[in-house]
Amino acid sequence: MIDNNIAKHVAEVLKAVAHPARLKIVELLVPGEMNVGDIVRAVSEKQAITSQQLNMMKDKGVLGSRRDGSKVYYHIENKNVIRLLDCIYDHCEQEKGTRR
Amino acid sequence: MIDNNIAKHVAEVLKAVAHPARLKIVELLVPGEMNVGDIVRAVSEKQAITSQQLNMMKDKGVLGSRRDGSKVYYHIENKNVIRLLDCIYDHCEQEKGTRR
DNA sequence: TTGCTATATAGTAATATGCTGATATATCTA
DNA sequence: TAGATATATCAGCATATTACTATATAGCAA
Repeated sequence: MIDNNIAKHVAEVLKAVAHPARLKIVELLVPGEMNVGDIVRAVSEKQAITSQQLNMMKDKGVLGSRRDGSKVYYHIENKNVIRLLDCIYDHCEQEKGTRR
Repeated sequence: MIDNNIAKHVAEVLKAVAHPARLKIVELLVPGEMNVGDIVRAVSEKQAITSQQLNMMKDKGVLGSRRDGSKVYYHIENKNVIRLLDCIYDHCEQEKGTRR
């Protein structure tokens, strides 16, 4: 069976993206980096909460960031979450097609 | 951008498996169904909490169950979580290989 | 320096989650 | 039926998460 520490780590990563707004943020960053202000506008959330979520995902290793002048750009650091999202979105498509 | 309701649903599914013990349960069920008692023994958790987690994942559509006599067998209902796990475990393998 | 924009953080309240011990329910066997 | 086994559920507590407001910090430009 899966090692306990690995299970904990995997659960952390999953929890980091298991939130509607955070899924959207990750989706936004798939094509490339984006600064906080643009992200805030794109997801239509308050600045504070978006900043908190960005920091949270950075803590968990999902995102990374760099500052350029007064702006901070976030990007996907853990590229595997992209594949994760691919799996999930495929899943949604399938569900649509095979709706019970 | 991803639809809001889909985002909520995806987040729910992710949250359902984003827990060390629940990841183990799902892993156990990949080869096929298993009854509650065997699951409890395999994950070395208390009966009550395992039952709660099984029910929770069933609620979220991740698992399904059938009763056979006095035993209840759980199986993976949402097959896409298997692919999800594949992604994640591949990710862990890669991490091991490219440890910074 | 002042003021402006961009981002982060602190404090807090509401809600959700995780776990426990106890109990309830269902099924089987004698 | 009684007793044993299998599973589910309840009540309660501790902790975690979420989201909010307000405030703090960082960089830029005048």
